Amino acid sequence: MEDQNYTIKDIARMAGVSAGTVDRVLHNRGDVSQKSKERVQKVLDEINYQPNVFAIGLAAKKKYTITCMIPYYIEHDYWHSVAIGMERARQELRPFNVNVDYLYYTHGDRESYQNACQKIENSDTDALLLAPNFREDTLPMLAGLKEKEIPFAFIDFDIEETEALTYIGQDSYKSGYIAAKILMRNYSEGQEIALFLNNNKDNPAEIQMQRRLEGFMSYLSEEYKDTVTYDVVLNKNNQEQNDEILDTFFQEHPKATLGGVFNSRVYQVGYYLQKNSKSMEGLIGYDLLRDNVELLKSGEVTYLIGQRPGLQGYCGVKALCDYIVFKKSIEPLKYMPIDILIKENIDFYFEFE
Amino acid sequence: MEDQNYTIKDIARMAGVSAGTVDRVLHNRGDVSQKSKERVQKVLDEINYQPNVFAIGLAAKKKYTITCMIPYYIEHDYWHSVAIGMERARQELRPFNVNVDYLYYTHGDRESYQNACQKIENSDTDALLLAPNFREDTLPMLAGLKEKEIPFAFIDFDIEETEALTYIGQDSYKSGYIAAKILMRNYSEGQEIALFLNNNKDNPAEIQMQRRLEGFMSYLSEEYKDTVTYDVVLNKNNQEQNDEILDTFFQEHPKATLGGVFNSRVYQVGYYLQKNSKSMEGLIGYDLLRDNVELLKSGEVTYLIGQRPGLQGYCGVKALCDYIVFKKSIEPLKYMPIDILIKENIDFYFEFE
DNA sequence: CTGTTAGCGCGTTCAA
DNA sequence: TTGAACGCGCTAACAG
Repeated sequence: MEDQNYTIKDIARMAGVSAGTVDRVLHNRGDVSQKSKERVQKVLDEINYQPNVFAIGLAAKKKYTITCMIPYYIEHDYWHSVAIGMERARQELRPFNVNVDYLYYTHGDRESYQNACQKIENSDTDALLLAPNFREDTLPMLAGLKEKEIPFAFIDFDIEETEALTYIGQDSYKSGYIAAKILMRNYSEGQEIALFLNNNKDNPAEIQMQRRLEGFMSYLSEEYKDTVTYDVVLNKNNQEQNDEILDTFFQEHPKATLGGVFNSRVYQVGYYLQKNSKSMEGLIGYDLLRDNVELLKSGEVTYLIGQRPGLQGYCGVKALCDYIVFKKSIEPLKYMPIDILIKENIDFYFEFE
Repeated sequence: MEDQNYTIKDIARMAGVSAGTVDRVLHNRGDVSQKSKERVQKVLDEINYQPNVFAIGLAAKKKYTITCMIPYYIEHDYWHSVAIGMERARQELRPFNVNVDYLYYTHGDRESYQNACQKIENSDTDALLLAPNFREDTLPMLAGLKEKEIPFAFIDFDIEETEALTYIGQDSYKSGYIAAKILMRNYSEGQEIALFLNNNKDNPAEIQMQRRLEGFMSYLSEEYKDTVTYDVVLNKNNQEQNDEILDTFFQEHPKATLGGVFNSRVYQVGYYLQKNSKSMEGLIGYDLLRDNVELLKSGEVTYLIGQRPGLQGYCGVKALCDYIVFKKSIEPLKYMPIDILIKENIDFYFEFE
């Protein structure tokens, strides 16, 4: 790799033209004679011209807007982490005249989601980073974007047939498989397994949960064919009712001492255990929400699986920027690491340098 | 956080002075009257001035050199990963007129290390990132740097009483503790444990190994007090001899079916097992060398613990740059995450975005 | 079609 | 002690 730094002036001199002409062929913005073009191109082919990013940054006039459409969040929940990563990217890209806007919707609320989609269609954003919710509303909105040649990317959940620029997220099936494998290290003869689920059909979060569950069950069927499992359906928001459900469940199934929660709300089970001074032999959940982490540290939760939400947001914004601003090519699929967290390594964990 | 971008001119106008004066107080390079200083400071306190990095980059004349002193490496070994991270930082910082130089020594070779230290003392580098080897040679060299007010930082291994700018690496004790904890998930009654060690005294790598071992034993003494352990001393480079040692060991101790390797050469044990179609119930090692990863995938190795070597190199260079170029303050200690890798999540693992 | 030029924001002279 | 002015490399507008 050449370390010599050529400037446009150098090139102009070498090609016997002016800087303006060099700039024109570099960005092929027309009005250059064939002769000039060839002479400049010849020089460019010989040297390894690397434009000075600072000069570009200083001189750039065009402003870009990248819109991030994600669910409303509260502190310490999953989407908060995602937003932190986006915000980080925003700070980093601000000097490049890249603006990152947020557009929120209420997770699982159809009307709110449609509303946000509508806003996107009416906006003049240059790119969209989307955590999708309702498929039927997403598809037409994206079709609209495609017509306007506005690129978009998914995070967290993928809708495959949409020609998104890229998908950034975890392989849910694999992460379910891994969840089973590490949970079953704690297995001893006769134990039964509780699968904690919830019942929000038609929601991408639900689909993701299903994939995790499939992965989980696939490991069980490979290695623990005859182990008994129970589905325990919990509510998203009603902890009181959940406590009752759990009470009943554990009374009826004293041997169910291993458990997995396939959404990010393992704290629902964890707090129940804590309140009732109970414990399971092994309880695994997803995502490093503050409550989950607390329960991991205090022992009610045995494992957490992390999916780097912040990095998802960060990489998503950066990928779109690389595409629209720096004209780089983008990998169409970026799987996040599947992090295994336990009480002892959680304190060392971080997503960013 | 204010999004308004103020320039030096803005500040000058607001403070009723000229741009030059603002620049002088910003970089406190004297010759400013108390009055002017106060007026500028007042404005600075009110707004959130963020200098335009591009303009800085364009205008900067001074060149910086950061020297990285690390062991020679071959492809796919530990130090290769470290170097990749450094190289990444080098690329990123080049536009800032920051140059990253490498200075290699032969790991464990006193003369070679002394030689490198000598070169550092004679050089005119602006900062040193050091993977230390021999303590007695390191201390005087660093004393020399301190005199010249050249900052230095450690990666991988810390020498605590040297007033380094920062240490970046893993908590070895904790990572040993974690190794024991996850390995012992595989424990069943009557199993014994092989501790694979090597005998290079006086080497920091050895000290690190000892710390990991201490952490490991500490977990055992907490939870598995009566479990039998054996020390198995292997050679660094002589695989044939190791094979013999292992043959003898496993013949004499058929119940030793759990094992831990506390340096990065778990492949020595793994390949032995593979060649002899043997397997252990659980074998844990450190670092994602290619051979180690292969053996993790093929099953001879059960767990690998990662310590983000590339991130260490990257963060080390960036920290020094932040300090000498951007005058930021640096955290004196940066522990890396303790990553737990198994066959199933290794493919999703990466250190950088 | 092509060369020239005025900034972009900051660091660094150089005069005053 | 201060202000004014130049240049870093590039973009874009303008004059020819």
